[in-house]
Amino acid sequence: MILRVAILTPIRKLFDYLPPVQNETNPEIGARVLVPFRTKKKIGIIIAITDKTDYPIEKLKRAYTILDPKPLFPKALFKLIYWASQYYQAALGEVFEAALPSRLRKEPSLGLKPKKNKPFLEKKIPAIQEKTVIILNEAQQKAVNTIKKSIGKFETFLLDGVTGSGKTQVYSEIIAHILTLEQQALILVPEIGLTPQLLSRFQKRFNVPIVCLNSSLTEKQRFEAFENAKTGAASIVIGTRSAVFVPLKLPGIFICDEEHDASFKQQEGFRYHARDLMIMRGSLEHCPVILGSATPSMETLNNVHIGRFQGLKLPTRAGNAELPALQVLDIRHKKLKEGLSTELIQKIQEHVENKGQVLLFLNRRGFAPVLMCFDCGWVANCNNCDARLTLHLRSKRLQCHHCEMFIPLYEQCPTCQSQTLKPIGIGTERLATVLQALFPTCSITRIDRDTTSKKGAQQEIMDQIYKGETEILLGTQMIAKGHHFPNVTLVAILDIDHALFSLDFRSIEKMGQLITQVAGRAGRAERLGHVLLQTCHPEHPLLKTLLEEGYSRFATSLLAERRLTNLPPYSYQALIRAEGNKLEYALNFLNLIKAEIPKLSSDFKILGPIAAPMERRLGKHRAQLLFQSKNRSTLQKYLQNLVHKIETYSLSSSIRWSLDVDPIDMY
DNA sequence: AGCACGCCGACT
DNA sequence: GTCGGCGTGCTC
Repeated sequence: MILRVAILTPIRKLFDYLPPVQNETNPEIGARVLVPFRTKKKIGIIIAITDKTDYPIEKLKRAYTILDPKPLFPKALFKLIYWASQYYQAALGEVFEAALPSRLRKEPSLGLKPKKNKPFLEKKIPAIQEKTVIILNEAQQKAVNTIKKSIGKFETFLLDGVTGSGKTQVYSEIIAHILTLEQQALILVPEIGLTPQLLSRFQKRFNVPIVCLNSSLTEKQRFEAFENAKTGAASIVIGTRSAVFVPLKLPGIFICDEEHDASFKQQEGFRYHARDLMIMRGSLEHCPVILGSATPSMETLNNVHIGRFQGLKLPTRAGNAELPALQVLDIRHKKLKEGLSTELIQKIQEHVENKGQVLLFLNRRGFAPVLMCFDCGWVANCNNCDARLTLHLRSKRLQCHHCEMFIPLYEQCPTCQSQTLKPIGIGTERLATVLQALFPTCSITRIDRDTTSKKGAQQEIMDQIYKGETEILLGTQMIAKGHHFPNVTLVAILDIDHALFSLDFRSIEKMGQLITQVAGRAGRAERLGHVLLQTCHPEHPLLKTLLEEGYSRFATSLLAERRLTNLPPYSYQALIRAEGNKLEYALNFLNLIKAEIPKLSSDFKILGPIAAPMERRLGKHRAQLLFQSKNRSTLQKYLQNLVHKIETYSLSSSIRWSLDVDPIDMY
């Protein structure tokens, strides 16, 4: 008997082992096994049990122990993991690693092992108890009815509802139905900040066990959540990206909330898109999938247009709330006071006086993005990256936002010793200082990575806002994501112009989503909201469409542009990145690939290689090569061939490379 | 990805 | 004479 094992490592190979000697646990496909791997002990998953091997039999090593009596993942999920490794050209072991809670990725410590595996929660899906009844509007009811008809079979829905339209109520209604069938619901959310909100809404309505999987959990809690989902003890599972792999005993519905959000895409290591995997999972598990968003991605909108997904619209806000009016503040020829126009300052004053909350959006943290010497022109740069150092005044540091590097703030210019170091540009830290000076009696709250990094800090700040203790709040995109701020009556958006002219074709899509999402934070209760957007380009056609006709028309124009230029979603892309000690090495490697591997068809395009937009990062020189095809399977075949060639001919001496299928960031 | 092996520069 | 730099290649 020979065990074929996927080791939890990014090596794209399977390794064969002899079964353990003391056969107390029968090996099963899908169970973990502890094996000797070079000099270390490693955990792997049994992929096959055979009697032959391509490896010299006498050199086979013997596995130490079978760690699980039964497969860890249900069959459909096992299939999903396998599919993901094929689609993303990732090592199977690496995909398993992403799917397992950290406790199951490590060798079990011998002391703790012999605990009786008592159920963490009652091992039965509890009967639903609805504590409150919700009255739906017509559009919500229609959406619910349509989705209900698909229960028990695979179909993907786009729940396209304007901000504040009550998408959660639709989810809730569907989940109520799923619970009566004694099935489970899995909900993906973009980030941790949103789980408490959703959790409390579900807890208010349902008296069933709910588990949350987010990064603030301890190892043990994660493991317990995993087990409770797997045994069916938990009826509702809410989680971030990696929760797409949580095993479920009886899945009934899959929901991806804020499906356009880029945080569903893993950006390093095994680069997968949780939303896309969730759709595949729905198909494998024969369940409907709901994608919810007020600002759907171009990919999803296109899938609705071609009939692959069914679109459901919630065109109005729930309750009496009205959508806010968007207004442009043309700041050409205007004197700005630290980035704020006189009109904006006046508006803030008005809203504060009328006891409304004001929210300012500025997508740049720190005090200033540049520190420059006015005498000699010296600028603070990162030693490892082609990037400026951002000034953080409170911590008295210069910090690189692309690597971990930071240095203490200089007292004087390091080249000419002059005292004239000046911060250039405005980040959230500076904006907070400016606002405090302008409105000395107001309480001002800043929300960005720097003010929320401590555990529980984010929740604390949010509570403060809900209680109305804050009059002016400002922050980065963290404030754009799904939060409900009922007292906000004025939203101001600062400094988005750079997105209008970015080389990355996706940045305008992101800009539209961000503006719409931020604007949606205004006037969500009975008070009408106002949204002001400071720009130097009020005539930009796409910006105009967005502001005057809304996201949906904006998306239509953007899709038309993408179609003309053959960009996604009208083509499929993959990006290979290479990094080495010199740019030349990385470019050579990519040129070799380009020359070695035949193009498969005429619609297949290879663009590059070129230096990465940020050529140097973390001390390495980076280059990239882009593949684009109208046909997904053409691209797939090409990539398979490519990875195979790189691996077998070791084209990659002294080069680190990675492949990103369906990339969304081209950095 | 690790990690050992191996072949060339500055130290006791 | 050795310690250690990181380039190269293997892991059943």
